[in-house]
Amino acid sequence: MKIASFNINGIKARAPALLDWLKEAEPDVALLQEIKSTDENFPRSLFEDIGYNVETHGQKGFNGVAILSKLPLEDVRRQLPGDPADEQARWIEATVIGKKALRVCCLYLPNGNPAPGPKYDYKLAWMDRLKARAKALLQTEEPALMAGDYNVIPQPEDAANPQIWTKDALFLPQTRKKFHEILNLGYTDALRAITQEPGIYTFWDYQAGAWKKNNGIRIDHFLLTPQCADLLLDCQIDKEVREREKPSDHVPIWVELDL
DNA sequence: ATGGTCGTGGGACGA
Repeated sequence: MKIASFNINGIKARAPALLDWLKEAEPDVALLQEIKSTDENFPRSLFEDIGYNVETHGQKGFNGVAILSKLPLEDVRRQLPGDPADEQARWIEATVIGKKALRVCCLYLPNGNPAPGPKYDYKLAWMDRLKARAKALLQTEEPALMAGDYNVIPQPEDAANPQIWTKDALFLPQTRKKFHEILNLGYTDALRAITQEPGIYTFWDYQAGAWKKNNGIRIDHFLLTPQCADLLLDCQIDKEVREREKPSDHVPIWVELDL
């Protein structure tokens, strides 16, 4: 089973490129972030017409996440638990019904800039809630994964120029510490289970020729529970997507599981 | 050295 994660940066602008990529990459499940659309305005029939079940959790203008799945989805839950007052659409999870059930969580972790400030406080609080959900997910002892745009650069080798990120919310010590606390609960960073190679990125800013200069960062991640990590066959990034017409500033990352 | 690019929605803000 192939499961992909892709921050599409707006469904309206990205629908053609997303359809092209889905048709050639053929993921069984695609976890989307930054749909920037309400549930009503999401063009679900575009994806239903090519065989996907569609579950969205959107809001007007910003954020928004969605799950596309060729296999049936059950027990869909929206919103990360832990703060009923949080109105930002950044989390959706569901069970994919294949030969064996797989719980998939699709997340768009807050950017947190500028730091320090209220946006960074929100990011850290959100990461605390993520850690709590991650713990509960481990206790089910079922294969499960949490994937998406974490807005976290885990290590210096995950940035082309780590020095320019030292005061950025994506790379501050506190951010990295919380990310590693979640990993250390027992999760596997799927890409790092496949390769230790530096210089693998999932995001290049639109500005200042970042793509041309390969000034990228690795911020989109797949975290796997032990039962899911046991099924891991491969994890790759579809870098060539960034070169195309009207690209997102992120590229897809995917895992192949023995399921 | 400086400012630089997108997306949404139809202005200002988020990234």
